[in-house]
Amino acid sequence: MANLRELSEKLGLSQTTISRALNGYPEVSETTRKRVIEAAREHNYEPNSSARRLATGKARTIGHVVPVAKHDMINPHFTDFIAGAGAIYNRRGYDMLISVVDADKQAETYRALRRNRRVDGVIVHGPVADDPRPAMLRELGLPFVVHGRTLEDEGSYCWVDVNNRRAFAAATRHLIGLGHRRIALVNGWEHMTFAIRRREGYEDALGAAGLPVDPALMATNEMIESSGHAAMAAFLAGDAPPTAVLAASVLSGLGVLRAAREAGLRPGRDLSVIWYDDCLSFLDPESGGGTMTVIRSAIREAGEHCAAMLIDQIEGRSVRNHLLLEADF
Amino acid sequence: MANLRELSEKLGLSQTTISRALNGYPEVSETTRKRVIEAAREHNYEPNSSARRLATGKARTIGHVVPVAKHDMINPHFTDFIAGAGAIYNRRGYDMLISVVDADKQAETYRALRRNRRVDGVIVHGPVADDPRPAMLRELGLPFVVHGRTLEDEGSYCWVDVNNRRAFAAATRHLIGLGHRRIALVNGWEHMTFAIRRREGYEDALGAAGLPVDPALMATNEMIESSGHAAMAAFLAGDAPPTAVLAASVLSGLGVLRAAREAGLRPGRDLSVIWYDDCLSFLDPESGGGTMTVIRSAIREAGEHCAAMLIDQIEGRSVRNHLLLEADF
DNA sequence: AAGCGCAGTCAAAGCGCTTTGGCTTGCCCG
DNA sequence: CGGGCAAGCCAAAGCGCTTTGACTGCGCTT
Repeated sequence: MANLRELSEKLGLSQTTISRALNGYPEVSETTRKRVIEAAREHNYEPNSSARRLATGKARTIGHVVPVAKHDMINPHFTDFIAGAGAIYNRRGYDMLISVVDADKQAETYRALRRNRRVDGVIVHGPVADDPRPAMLRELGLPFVVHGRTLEDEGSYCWVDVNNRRAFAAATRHLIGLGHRRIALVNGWEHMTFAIRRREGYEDALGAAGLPVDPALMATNEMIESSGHAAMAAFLAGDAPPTAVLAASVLSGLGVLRAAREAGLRPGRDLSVIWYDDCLSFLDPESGGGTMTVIRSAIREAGEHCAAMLIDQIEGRSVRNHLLLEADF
Repeated sequence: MANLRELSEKLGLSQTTISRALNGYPEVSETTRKRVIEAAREHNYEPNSSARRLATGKARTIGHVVPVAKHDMINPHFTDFIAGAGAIYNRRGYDMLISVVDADKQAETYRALRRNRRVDGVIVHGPVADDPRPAMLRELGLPFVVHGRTLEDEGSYCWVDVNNRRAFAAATRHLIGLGHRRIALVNGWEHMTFAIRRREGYEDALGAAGLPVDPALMATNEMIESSGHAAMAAFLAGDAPPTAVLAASVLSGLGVLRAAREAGLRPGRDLSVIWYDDCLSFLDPESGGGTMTVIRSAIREAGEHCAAMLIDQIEGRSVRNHLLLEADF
């Protein structure tokens, strides 16, 4: 609870020396350093973070701007991502600042974070097709890492993404290999780039096998249980229902299963289901009854990578500037 | 991007006047104020937050310490809570600082937050039976609001909780009213106070109806799908399986349904299920197939209340110091 | 013996804001 | 016409840290 001045008086040393001793500068003798560290602990001293920030000009804080539409949800994957990123911040002495804002106030929020220097950098969540944020942040001079990536321009900034296209192509090929010819895709919103890439992968594989891409077998919606249910119900009401389904998340996958069961289908026998599981830690792959295949990707790890890359960048020792993770299949 | 000094030079006014004009103090004339505000916008001026914090001694930041065991999860409800709290912070000009820490480092984290004055107050998540945190925080002099409450001592600090006991008693009574005599409880971990209170409610209702409390019909575990599944599977393997189940969350409820179906039971006919739904926004009550009753409580609202109460307390205009929300049934 | 470099320390100048305590005006009232 | 009182503005003193630049001994070289 003491401050630097009090501690310096108590020790009969200048504030300079104490500051240097505590921050590991080489100009202080080891005996003095020991003495200082000891006294600091004893008097419960810890530098006031605002004062330090002001003096150094570094915020030692990373911002996460989380857009939320009025009664909309925050993506449940967010929790896992945060857990991963948070662990890294902790280890490297950074704080995590989260701004939950209306989707249309995002730009203003970034600008404000920059103007009042509250953060040293930001993580960009949920990139969409024509995302203005990378350009904007570059212009603001605010370091950032994108979780995912935009469609164009991906060489020009830092990102961490999963190879969604390849994962969905592989899953589709797998289903084709099992003899399926009518394979449905229950996708997330297709303004999100990850969803676009998943669809591309799906279409790639269909095309390569000479199968048609049938819009009647493709749904795009929020990745929640009820969307999966609605999509599957619609497929089943059509005149040529699918024999296999590729779902973009565990949650929509669960909805698909529910609709299938309601229609009297036995998943695993009458219907093949593959879903993409971001390792939602509260749902395990058995949730569907163990009847379906799963693509897995560790979102927590993605959070760790994003955090580490951003800090490296901020501290000026960046090595790689993007990372493409492969999903397990 | 300008700072106060530059702006004052540009305007030919003292820094004092500008600061006062911008912060709404009455000592400046309205014409000057207008001029200042205009110039501030024009030059993109926003006070440096570290400098302001240092000068005022207020952090304008609320901390959330989120414990995570090694490969453990963050409770999915957390996302919704954060969304609610975040909205309030935003509106009232506060920042949200999240520390993801090992469960056993919590105390140290609170102390550090206090020592270096990074936050004005904290939200305490997931109180357990003999929770040391309220006493500790009081001792540290760090304002706090508990989401939930401890078992003892609840008059002595601020909290926001749901009336879990009453909700579970009501649900149990409802099942008894339907003629059920063997009612199982699939609870969360019973070192958490919310789980303890739920069990109490369940036991209250059984007792009032003269029914025995049978340990063979009670499970306690993490509230995830697989736990619900395991619990139900165990019940069904016993010699007198339940005819009704009360599940502490949507997720465990889903697991219960899966196990029931695997055993050939038809939920809604052979088995009644009620689950407690914290309005997880990515799972709607239909998820189980619409065959079960639901208790609902809006966790996002709880987040809003916690945030608002904490800020009121920090700013010294507290009115109520706790809030017991009722769940919808 | 003078000069030099080096290790160890310090005083003081910021960092950019808020806030205290004056200091001018101009106006009203006795 | 002078004293009092707001209204409006300002200079300067912090807030608690980091960092620059300078200073002191001391042991070594030349």
